[in-house]
Amino acid sequence: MENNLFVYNTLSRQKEPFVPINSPHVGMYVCGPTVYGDAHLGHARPAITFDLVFRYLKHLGFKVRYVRNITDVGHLENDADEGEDKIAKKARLEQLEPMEVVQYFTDRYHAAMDKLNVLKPSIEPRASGHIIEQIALVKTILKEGMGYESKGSVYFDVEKYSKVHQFGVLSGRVLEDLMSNTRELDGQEEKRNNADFALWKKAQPEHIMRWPSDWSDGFPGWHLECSAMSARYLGDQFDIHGGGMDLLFPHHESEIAQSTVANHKTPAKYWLHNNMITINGQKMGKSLGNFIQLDEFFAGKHASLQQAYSPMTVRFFILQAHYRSPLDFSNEALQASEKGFQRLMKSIVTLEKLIPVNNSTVDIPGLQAKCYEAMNDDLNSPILIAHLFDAARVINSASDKKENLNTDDIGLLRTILHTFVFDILGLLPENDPQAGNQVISNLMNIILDLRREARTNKDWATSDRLRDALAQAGVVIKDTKDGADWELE
RNA sequence: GGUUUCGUGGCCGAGUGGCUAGGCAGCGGUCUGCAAAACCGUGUACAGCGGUUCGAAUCCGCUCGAAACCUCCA
Repeated sequence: MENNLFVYNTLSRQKEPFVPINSPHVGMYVCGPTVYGDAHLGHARPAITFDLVFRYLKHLGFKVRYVRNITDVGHLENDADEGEDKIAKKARLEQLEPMEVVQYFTDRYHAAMDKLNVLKPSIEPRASGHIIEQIALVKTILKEGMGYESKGSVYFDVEKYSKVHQFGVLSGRVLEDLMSNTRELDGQEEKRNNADFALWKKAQPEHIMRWPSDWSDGFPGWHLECSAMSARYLGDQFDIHGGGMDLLFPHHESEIAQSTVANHKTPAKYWLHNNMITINGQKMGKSLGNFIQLDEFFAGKHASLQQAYSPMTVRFFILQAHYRSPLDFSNEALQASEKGFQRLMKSIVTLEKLIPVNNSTVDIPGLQAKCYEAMNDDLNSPILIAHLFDAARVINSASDKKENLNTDDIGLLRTILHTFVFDILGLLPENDPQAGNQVISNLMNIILDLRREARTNKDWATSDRLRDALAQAGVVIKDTKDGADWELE
C-alpha cells in the first residue's frame, strides 16, 4: 500500500506524514452533534470534512474504524436556567421525554447527512449509553489524585495536572491566564481554581437526566464522554481525533488532560480541526441566531436564501474550500458552486460518449498523479477540484474534436473521475435521466427524430416549437455537430 | 486583555521566495438557421508602510482591519 499522505496536526502546528500506530488499521474519533436541534450549515462542515478523510483513507487501503458520537447528555447551559441540561430543558418545554427529543433530532440529523452523501461512521455511540464508562473514568482520575470532590460534584485539578504535564499543549493556552479569568460560572465557588473543569455535576432537583454515582445523583461533565468513548472503542491511543476548531479549547484540551491522567499517554496522535462557516464574516452558530438549517438550504426556505440549493451543491461548496480555511456563505458563492458542480458532472456524462482516437494529445496519467498529490497534501480538495476541472475541459475539448484521446486514456479518465468525484469527494449525480427512466429516454429519441427531420427540411418553425415545448416541460435540448442531445433541467 | 489565525482580481477560493491555480460573473471570438451548450482568447490580484534578498503576494517588523477561542456551540 502506497501512502504519501501528509496531514496538518494541530498539536505540532505543521504538516506531518500520516503513519498509523497500527497500520493498516486506523482509528478516528470525531466530535459529533448535540441533538437538541436541527442540523445547520455549520454542522455539515465537520461531517463532510471527516467524511473526506474517512473516504480517502479507505481508498488508500486503510482499515478505518470511524467513531462519531452523539451528544445526548451533559452539556450545560449558561443562561437563565443555570446548570440545566440542554436536552432536559427542551424536553420540558415540549412535554416530551428527553430521549424522545434525542431520537427525533438524531433521525433528522441522519436524514440530512444521508442527503449530503456522508457515509455512516463505523460506530456512533451515545453519551447516555456510556455513563458507566464515564463514571469509571472519573474514579480513575480521582485515584490518580488529579480530581477532587466538592459538594457532590467532581472537578479536574488543572493546577495539579500542570505540575506534571503541560495543560495547553493543543491550544497554546497559558495556565496563569486561565487562572486569572474571573468570570463567574455556575459552581465556581466549588472549584479550587477557575481553570478547573467539571468531571461530574450534581443534578439540581429540576434536572431530569440524572444517574446515580458515588458522589451524587448527577450527570457527567461535557468533556468526559469523548475521552470515555474514544478509549472504549479505539483504545487508549488512536490515530486521528477530529472536530471543529471551536472545540479546540476547552473541550479537546480537557480531553487530552483527562485521557493522559487515566491512561498515562496522550490519546490521539493527530489532531485535525476544520474551520468555521461564516455568514457575513461571522461564525454561523446557534447562539448567534444567524444559522441556516440544512433542510432550509434544500428547500430554499430562508430569508437569506435567493433559491434552493441541492445537497450536492452544498457539499461541493464546502469541498471547494480547504477544510482549515474559513468559508463564507453567500448566495453568489453557492450559485457559482452550483454551476461549477453541474459543469463537472456534465463532463462525466460527455466522457461516456467520446469516440477514441489513436494518438492522445493530453497527458492523462500526469493528471491522475496531480490528483493524488493534491489529496496527499493535507486533503487539499480545492486543488483536486481544480484538476478535475482540467479533466472536464479535456473531455469537452475532445468532444469538440479539439483534443484527441485514445482508448486507454478515456478509460483512465473514467477511473480518475469515478474515483475522485464519486468515491473520494463523495459527490453524486443529481439528475441522471438516462439512468432514471428508460421510457423517457425512448420518448426523447422519438421526439428528437422528428425534430431532426424538420431540421433537415429547414422547417425551423417546427424545430423551434419542439425545442420550446420541451423547455417548458423541463427538458433542455443541446445541438451539437453530431446531432441533438438532451438533459433534464 | 490573553491565545490562535487571517487580510489574494467583480464574487468565491488555492498557492506561499522566481514557473497559468480553479470555479462563477464580464468582455471578444469559433460553432449554430437562431438560441442554448461547448470550445478558444481575455484580468498591471495579492490590506498599508518599512526591511531581508539578485528577486517577495510568499520571509521579518510595524500599522490598519477582520475572525475564532478564552462561556454551551461544528
